[in-house]
Amino acid sequence: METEKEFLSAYRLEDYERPSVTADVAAFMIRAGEQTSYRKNPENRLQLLLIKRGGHPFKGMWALPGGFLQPDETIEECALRETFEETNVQPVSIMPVGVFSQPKRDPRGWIISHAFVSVISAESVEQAGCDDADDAQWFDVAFSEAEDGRFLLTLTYADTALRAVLEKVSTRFGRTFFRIADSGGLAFDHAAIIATALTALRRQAKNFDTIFDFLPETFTLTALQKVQETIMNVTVLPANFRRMISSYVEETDEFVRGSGHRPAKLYRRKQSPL
Amino acid sequence: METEKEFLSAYRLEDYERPSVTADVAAFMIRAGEQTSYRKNPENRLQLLLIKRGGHPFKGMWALPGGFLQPDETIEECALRETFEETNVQPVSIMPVGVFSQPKRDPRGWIISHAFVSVISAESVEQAGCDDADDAQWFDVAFSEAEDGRFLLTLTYADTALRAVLEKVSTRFGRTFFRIADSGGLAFDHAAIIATALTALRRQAKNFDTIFDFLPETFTLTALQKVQETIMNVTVLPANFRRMISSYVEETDEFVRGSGHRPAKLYRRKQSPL
DNA sequence: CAAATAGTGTCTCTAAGACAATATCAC
DNA sequence: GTGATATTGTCTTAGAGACACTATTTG
Repeated sequence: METEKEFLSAYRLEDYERPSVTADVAAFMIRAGEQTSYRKNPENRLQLLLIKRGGHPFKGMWALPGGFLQPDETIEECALRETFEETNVQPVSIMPVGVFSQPKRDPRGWIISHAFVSVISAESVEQAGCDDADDAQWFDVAFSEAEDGRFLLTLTYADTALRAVLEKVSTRFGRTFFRIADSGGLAFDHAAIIATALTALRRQAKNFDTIFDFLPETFTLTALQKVQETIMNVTVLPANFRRMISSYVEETDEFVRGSGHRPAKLYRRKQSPL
Repeated sequence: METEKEFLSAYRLEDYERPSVTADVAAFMIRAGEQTSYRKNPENRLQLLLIKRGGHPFKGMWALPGGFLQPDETIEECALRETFEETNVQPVSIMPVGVFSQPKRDPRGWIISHAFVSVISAESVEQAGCDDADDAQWFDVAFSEAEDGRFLLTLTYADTALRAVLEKVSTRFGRTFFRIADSGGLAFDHAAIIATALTALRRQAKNFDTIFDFLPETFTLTALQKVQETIMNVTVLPANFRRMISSYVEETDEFVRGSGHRPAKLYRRKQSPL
């Protein structure tokens, strides 16, 4: 009778064919726009980090940052590592949004991708000072449903505009994924990954779970509301937002001053919401 | 200048180390218990399919059905294939519940597991007639929080009882995963996978998404309510359940007869809930 | 004071939970 | 009729959305 030890020493995983495994990260940030008047608050834009591919395949096209899983790390650690390598920022939180394993999705061969959303505050990106590489840029994000039921994903940076068209496929369990009708110049199946990531991000923003990660330690309730509105692409009445968020935040003694209007109290996230 | 075609023909994925990739499936079913009186409705039990391992490692221990990803399929197709191979039933729906990629989780080597929940109706299992293999059994499931905040997972079949103890680790995005304190005789990290799968299943059952898959085409509302109560481990007042479910179901003309009490109308799932 | 945002109070409506009451069958 | 489940109606209450109103600052 063979013992477990004997079995393991004779076992060869190499006898089976194996795929390469990657983590790809949709890193989002919210960038404050220009101040149009001395007393008006700035508009916000949701931005996504893309990398210009320097090598084949899809050379010169834009893609999500990502890389191969290493033997000594979990897939989450891989996603965090890749994000850090590209932005110099350690994200507060990442969320898995799906596994993309279509056999022919990568021309290099059998590669399955684990997609993650990560959320980064504009403040930390500025501090890290990694906002100027030619091959890594933050793109403005627009994502909405067209009249024909298809979804339009538009990513813009300076005079570069990527327009992808996607078809929503609803599966069971309230899950949705997207089929690419037009990749809009994005590499691989990354248009579908981005759409899936955005959908997941929006669903999470509903219960105020991710919105804090876009902001510094302390923030005004209006800034927090703007974050949620930017992500969800909706507007809420301030009175109602304040009531809904009240159990998740706590006051500080600080105020924002010099803004041309009534100063806003700064809040911080409450650790135990209930 | 190298063309993309030239690049691809020279590219060798084999130069990088690659993991083996598996899909493991937590297949759930609801089994009707014994009828204690001619007029009382039977109790339900939530059951989970486990396979007794015939070879090393963890020889003789119980594990989730699963297997290696093949080059011509997606990870979802792999999960469906594995479920079908073990039960002879094609599940209506599967849901991914997580990727388990701890480097040392499998003694055979670098193997990352993609966990899925699948939901099967007792009716289809009986029809498939695959309910009698010695090495594949449906275990009764109990999963609840102890006083010390840890979670107790108990799987019982005849005189076999597996008792695992888990610690809940709450991560961001409302996600939770479990650390194994005592595997209770389950192979690999499958105790944690089962706990994660159960948590995901319960969350889905809240919005009536998966509960239909446990039942045949037509069903009584009481049966549907029992399914939800069995999964969620709660009780609801019938009047309130009927109101909540009403937009998801539609009446048929059929009734259940011969039950010793007022006959119940049969319903079927409505395709477009709104 | 004007412009702009910060912040509060309250009305309505919906949906969930509790509970009471009635309906209908097999025996 | 009795025991059991099926089914309907209504009361209460919590929470979301709408809206009106007050407060505070800078130029």
